Amino acid sequence: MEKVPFEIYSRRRKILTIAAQKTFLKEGDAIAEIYTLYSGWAFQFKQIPDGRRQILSFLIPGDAITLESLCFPDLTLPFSVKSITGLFVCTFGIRDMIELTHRPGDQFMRLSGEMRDSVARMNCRLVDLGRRSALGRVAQLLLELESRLRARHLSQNGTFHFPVRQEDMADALGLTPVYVNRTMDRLRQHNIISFDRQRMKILDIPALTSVAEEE
Amino acid sequence: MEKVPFEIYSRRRKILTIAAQKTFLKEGDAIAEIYTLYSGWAFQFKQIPDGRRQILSFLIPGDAITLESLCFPDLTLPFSVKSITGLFVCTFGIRDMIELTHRPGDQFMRLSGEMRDSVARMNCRLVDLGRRSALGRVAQLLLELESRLRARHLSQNGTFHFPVRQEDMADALGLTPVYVNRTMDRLRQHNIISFDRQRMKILDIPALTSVAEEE
DNA sequence: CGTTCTTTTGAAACTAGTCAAGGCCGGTGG
DNA sequence: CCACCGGCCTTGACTAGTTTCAAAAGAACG
Repeated sequence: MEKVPFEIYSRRRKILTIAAQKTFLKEGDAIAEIYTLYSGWAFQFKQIPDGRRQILSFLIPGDAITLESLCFPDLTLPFSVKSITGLFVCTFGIRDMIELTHRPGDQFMRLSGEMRDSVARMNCRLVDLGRRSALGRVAQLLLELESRLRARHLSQNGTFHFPVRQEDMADALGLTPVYVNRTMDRLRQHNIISFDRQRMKILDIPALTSVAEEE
Repeated sequence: MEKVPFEIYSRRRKILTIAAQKTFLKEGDAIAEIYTLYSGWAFQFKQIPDGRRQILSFLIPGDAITLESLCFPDLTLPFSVKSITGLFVCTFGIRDMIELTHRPGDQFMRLSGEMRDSVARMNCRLVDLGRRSALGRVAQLLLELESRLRARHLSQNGTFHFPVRQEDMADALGLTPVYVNRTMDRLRQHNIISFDRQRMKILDIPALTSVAEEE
């Protein structure tokens, strides 16, 4: 778990417990507080009236859930958020947070760094969805998650807890669950990854990387 | 053309003239100045080593070209920028701009509003690429552009100058040029749009909207 | 006016989607 | 302890949307 500086820690408001598979923030909700993911997995998504949905980003422990809203004060959330596993979520008052982060200093730099990464990841995802095949998209997603998890010491040489269902991957990658399955199977056949239940293991990172780049 | 407040106007550094079809900013470039599009069309894009490319966003007169870099001070640009038509581009010193926009006030609100819109559009584009058919994507793009142009008085009841090539649309929508052509043709057959050269006309906005939402 | 770039059209090939059924596991209750 | 149930993963056969390749027809440019 990431070290939380005292300055922020002292302003923490409360910790929420959220059950698995709950949409606990809905697009259009007024946001009075900033949410941060303390433990568990979740995702941001948008729903199209007819039922289709697109996952915008997966959230792992240590991620800010409503990061962008912080920087661009808005009254309403531009996406919904759903838990995958059970969660612990911390909330902070939005005023405190803005004051703290909109003046130069460590917090400002840390936050703007995270914003930058988040926007950069969005750009990459646009490239994935627009210009990569199913194989490439799956590979990119696995690599992105592995690298983010590793940065938080939640992946030990390519092995990590992975509670994301194939249906969720499909909604993130713009594919159908069935095809995600076939694609993952293809990677497994080639001994590039292995997985069972919620245990994901990347066996051959270089191979996965070259699949990710070339497909 | 949008009215430029004196406060910003007085700090303008210089105006650049850029020829059509020039990649005048490259991913990885160090950015010492803020670029704003004064006239003409351009787009932000990312290039994959093997030649494929993905357009992230089209830029129309009045748009900030390097908006996100302003808010997340970074040394390098995360995408390239290419002109479609000839351009006039204004540049400002990045220091001036940050000072001006990072303290509360009109400029701050205006800028964070634009940032918010830009991120919101990125989210929508992810939904488009992930979950919509070719027809839906084309419709969404045309509607988005018409609405942005209208906000700047560059569209008169659905008619506007449209210098974007079908190949560019393809790279923005994650399709092939050939299929963009067929798709646009389909919209034309149904008398929803008409276009000739660089003149685009949306004949039936409600119809286009329903195509955009349902496909 | 020839050259080049963009749009348009046709036919064949392929990637990914759809529909449907079976298998595996974890949980629950008898 | 075992049978049943519900989720999720897996597999198969078929379909559809999109790509690819190729070539022709229109505009734009010098």
